[in-house]
Amino acid sequence: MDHKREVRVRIAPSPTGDPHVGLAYITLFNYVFAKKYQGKLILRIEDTDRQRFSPSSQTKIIEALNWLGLDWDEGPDKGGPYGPYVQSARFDIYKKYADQLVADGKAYPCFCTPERLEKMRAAQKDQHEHGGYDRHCRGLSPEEVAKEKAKGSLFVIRMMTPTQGMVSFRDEIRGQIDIAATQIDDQVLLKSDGFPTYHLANVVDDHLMAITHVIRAEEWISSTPKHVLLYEAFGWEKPQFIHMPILRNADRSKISKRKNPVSLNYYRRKGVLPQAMLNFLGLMGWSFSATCETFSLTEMIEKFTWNDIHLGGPVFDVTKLGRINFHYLQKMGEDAFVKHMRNEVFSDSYLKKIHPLVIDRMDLFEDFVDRFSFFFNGALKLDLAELLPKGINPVDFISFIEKLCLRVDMLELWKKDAIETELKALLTELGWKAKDFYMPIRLMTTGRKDSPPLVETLEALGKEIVRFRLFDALSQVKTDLAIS
RNA sequence: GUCCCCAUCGUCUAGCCCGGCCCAGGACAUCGCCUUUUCACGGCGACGACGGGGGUUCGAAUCCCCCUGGGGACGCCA
Repeated sequence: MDHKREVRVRIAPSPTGDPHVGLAYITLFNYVFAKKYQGKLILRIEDTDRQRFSPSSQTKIIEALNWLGLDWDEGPDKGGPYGPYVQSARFDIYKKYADQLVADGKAYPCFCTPERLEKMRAAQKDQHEHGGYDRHCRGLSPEEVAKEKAKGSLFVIRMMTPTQGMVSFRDEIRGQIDIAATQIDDQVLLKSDGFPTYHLANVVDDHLMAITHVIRAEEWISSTPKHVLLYEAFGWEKPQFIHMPILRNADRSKISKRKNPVSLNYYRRKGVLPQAMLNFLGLMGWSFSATCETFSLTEMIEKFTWNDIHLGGPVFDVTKLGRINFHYLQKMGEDAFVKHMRNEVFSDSYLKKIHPLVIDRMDLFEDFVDRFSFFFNGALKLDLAELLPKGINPVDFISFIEKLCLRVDMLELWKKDAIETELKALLTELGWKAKDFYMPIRLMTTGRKDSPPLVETLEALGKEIVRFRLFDALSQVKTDLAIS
């Protein structure tokens, strides 16, 4: 590989939710590669989707990556010579480059409504065509464009892609990839709200930030030709592309929160050590040696080569993670152990959070561990027989848990009031008796009938663990029902 | 449906690029035995894979082709 230029790589998370293990995975390989060649790692926040944007997400992402000990050289929190590092703050830049493409005849305004596009896609599906925009607005005359604009019609800017030929690029670990131009449609570059799409923002920023290697997940392979076309339209030098395999669920589909806990905070809360997490992730698609599976970040950097990447999509099966964590636990030593227990497990902030919930429910401190262990546990043992309220039929009950899970997932702000509102809304929707509704939730999340007030307890437990326990309960109930 | 990527034990993988040392090595999980006043830890062992078919070759897990299987993409999401 050519490393004449300083290696500059980036991670580009979008702040749309909880920090994801997939992000940690891709960050790890970017980090290792950057360190290996004394390069720079850049953190860039891709917040161009205003619908899904979540204000707290950026902080959570930074905290999670800090926890893992993966540090970057430039980013929104650190600054750097190529800032700003948040795409919403670069709004005007994208507009400028989009306009330039339009002026050069390499992009054009499109006035198609979402409704028309939806119809078009439906028709394509019926006729089993390959899909993609039908270039309806590509041939619009300047007069027609002016007329539409005068009417105040909303429009997007689309890239003008070739209709024939081949677009090729080289993936550093997969070799040459050729995609027929007919497979590439006229991608939207600038949305009607003026924000860029990933494709535009990503290419523009990677170029302006002098990124040399784009290391991202496999799911991007089919959009890479669009990016290649953009680099060519601008006359810019392309970075090298490396597409890592994607992490999988047990059924081998792309890892998803429906089928796997994917929040890094969940694993942190569970008591996974950051070194163990990195070590485990390093084993996904890469191997240290034929016989040794535990290694430090430094050792990984020393031995790392792209040549050793195994392209089969690894199943994110945490069974082994436990064992690896055990290994790091053994090496911890007395002081580190005490420190970890104090700072992570029994942290001041967590104890303060649960203090009002437990203090009037214990006579002696000896009651604490016995009655409130669920504040520190992971999975709970559920008595399935007592879970189902009398008079509720099992099918409805399952559907209730599913709806509950969904609401928990969607809940961005994990605060008492928000949780309460959410629960009440679901209760109203179901029309159940309050007791039939709250007791199962209490049992599923705390494992006992006599917990402190439910909503406050849920808030203290945190979204990750509540979510996990509900999904766990759901699968247990489903299995139980399938058997009987 | 169209295109693209991928393919070794249940799971993570070594070996593949540069064919013979591989009737395929390690780890996790599972099971058994040993150690042990318990449980763990530890030690030893068992189970367990080259998806199928064609080539090329003296010889293929390794190279080529086809099939099959899995995955991804086809959004004014990233």
